[in-house]
Amino acid sequence: MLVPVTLAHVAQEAGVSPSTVSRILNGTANVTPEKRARVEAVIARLNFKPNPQAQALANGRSLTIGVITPSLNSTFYGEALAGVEAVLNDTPYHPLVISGQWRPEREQEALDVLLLRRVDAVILMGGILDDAILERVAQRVPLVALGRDVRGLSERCVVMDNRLGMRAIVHHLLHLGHRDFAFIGGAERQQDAVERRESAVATLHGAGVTIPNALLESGEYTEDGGREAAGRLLATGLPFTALICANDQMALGARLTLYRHGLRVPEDVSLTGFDDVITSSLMTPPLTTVRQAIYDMGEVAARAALSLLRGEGVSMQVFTPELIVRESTHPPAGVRRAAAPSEVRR
Amino acid sequence: MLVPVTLAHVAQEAGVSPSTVSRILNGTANVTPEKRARVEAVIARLNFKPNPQAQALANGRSLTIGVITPSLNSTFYGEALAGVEAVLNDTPYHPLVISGQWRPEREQEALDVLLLRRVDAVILMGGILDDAILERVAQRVPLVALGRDVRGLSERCVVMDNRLGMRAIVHHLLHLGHRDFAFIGGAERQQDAVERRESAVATLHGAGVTIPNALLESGEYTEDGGREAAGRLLATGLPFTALICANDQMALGARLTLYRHGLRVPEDVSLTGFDDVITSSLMTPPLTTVRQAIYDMGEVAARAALSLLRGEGVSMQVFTPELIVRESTHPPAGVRRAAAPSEVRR
DNA sequence: ATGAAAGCGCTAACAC
DNA sequence: GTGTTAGCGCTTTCAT
Repeated sequence: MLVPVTLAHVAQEAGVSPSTVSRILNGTANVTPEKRARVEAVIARLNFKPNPQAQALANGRSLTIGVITPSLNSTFYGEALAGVEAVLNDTPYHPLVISGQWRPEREQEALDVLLLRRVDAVILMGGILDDAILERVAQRVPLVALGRDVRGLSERCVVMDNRLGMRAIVHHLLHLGHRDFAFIGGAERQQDAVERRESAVATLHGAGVTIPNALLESGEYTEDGGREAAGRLLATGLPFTALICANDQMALGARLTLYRHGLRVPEDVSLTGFDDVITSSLMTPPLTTVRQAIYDMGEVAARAALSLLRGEGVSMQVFTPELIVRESTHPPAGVRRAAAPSEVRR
Repeated sequence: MLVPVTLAHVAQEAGVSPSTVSRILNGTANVTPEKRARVEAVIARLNFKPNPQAQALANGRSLTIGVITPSLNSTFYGEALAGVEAVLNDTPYHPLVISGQWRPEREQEALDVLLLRRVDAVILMGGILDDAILERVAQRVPLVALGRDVRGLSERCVVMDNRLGMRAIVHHLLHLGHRDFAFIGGAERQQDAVERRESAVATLHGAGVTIPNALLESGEYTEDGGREAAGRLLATGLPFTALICANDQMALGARLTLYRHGLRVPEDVSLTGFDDVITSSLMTPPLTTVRQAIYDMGEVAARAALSLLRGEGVSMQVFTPELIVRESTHPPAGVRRAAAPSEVRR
């Protein structure tokens, strides 16, 4: 394998023309069984593998699927990536992953690189690039989005119902008897952050509860974002017995701030997250949250990309969130807990 | 950009031959300033970008660096990946990431794919592939390893001094007054797991302390691994005031088990980790651990790969671990804490 | 200094 | 069915 064996070698060795070998490789045409056997024997003996770059140049497909993830070191998107990889593993395709860092320029660059490298399809996770741009890209290359709904491309989007999930959380807390809420949302340039906040506020409103503006905080979808936002909430001096965070990472950060202020979870404050990343079940106490089947969403996105590639259609996938009740939520002090309907405990 | 513009277009438009354009692109030879200017203008106007696949086919370099990571959804290796990506960002190279899942066959496959795709260099993170295999691969393509020391390839390995780090942890605990230890190590097929365990045992031994065999547990380097191992430790009924874990993820899992058993950290049990992943500073209580500058290691690995690519040499990089004392460690009950020398608190 | 021409390894349209 | 012949888009001798 020091001098890589080429298709031409195989052809010569088997006494056939290069095209025949190519045909056998691609199943492009019928070949006499005996010739096929002969060629396949040589391929096996020489351990020949076609050069993907040459194939790409010749037939325009690179066997590569571009993936844009907001961040390579994110538990959440890491799971999705793993799902994508698992699906592509059974195919000749490989993912080419680039991170966008939640910055439009970086995302644009990532997209440019992927197109330049002639990826056969693109999977976009999250991100904040304009819908209009994406729509344009989608005309050049099969595109599927994960975790965001692109206007005009809805049937290519793998999303979860954020509103439904947040509603479940809020109902759970209301059921426990909470009336004094605080909320930490994500940066509102991201669609899901908006949806989660709106849903929380609306659901509470429906129950006759209003969150004071000062207790409606937001920040980056990160541990630090949550930590800092929680600090600002406590600084207001306003009372609350339940703190709703727009994702688990923020909840993790907020939990540290509560700890620093000597507030116990759940005795003093009930805390909730969103996503159910792996660490959430390991927090002390384990976090009540809403599960996004993010690994599965990655798988679905990859399958959708493959379908588009084959020219088949795909249909929108909306994942239903699942409320996961753990120990970070309790009735507020002085309230006896009433069993909530249809909740899952793990 | 619908019909991609090629080098030939540029040549024609500028009234020169393709070779001239190529030369300008690669700085391969001298070209009259005026011609160069003319061509560059056309390149800019047409927004021409050379097709990487064609370049790869023609000159044998793919501008791609293969990265094998044990897992795409790992906080630890995710950080390293981010470091690699950050460095490559300023170069024409791009990472092609494949995960090995801690399984030799998968790693081997990943390696095969990368070589087939003609990556210009390979960065191997962790992994359990035989040193012999890697040595062979290293003859075909520039290879650098991260987080493991490959026999015969030491100068291409970016590692941290595991023994030193573990020694710091143990000394810290000894200093606090602990005498009754338990230990949870990683799977010993991994080098660093062996080093960390040996160092812990040896350092304790040096202080006249022995861990009973039953309190010397091990498991996968994961949250679940730590959770389960801690369960087995507690099941022995043997007393211990300090629990040393071979990495942060295990410590996180162990922490949950302690919580479940009603044991407080650090009042009842002091707990330590290794790596200082992001979540460790957010645990309740924040975890005492040893910092691996894993992001930096990723950067260094990427730079080393680039150096090898240019035919320059590289030299071994050993990172020095840094003890990070947080709130998960305390003197054991009844012992007054003595200030430990040279420790960092954050 | 620059153009012509021959590949890089493969695929595909075209003959036979 | 199968071989011949052009490319795919770029690089790189080899001339001039």
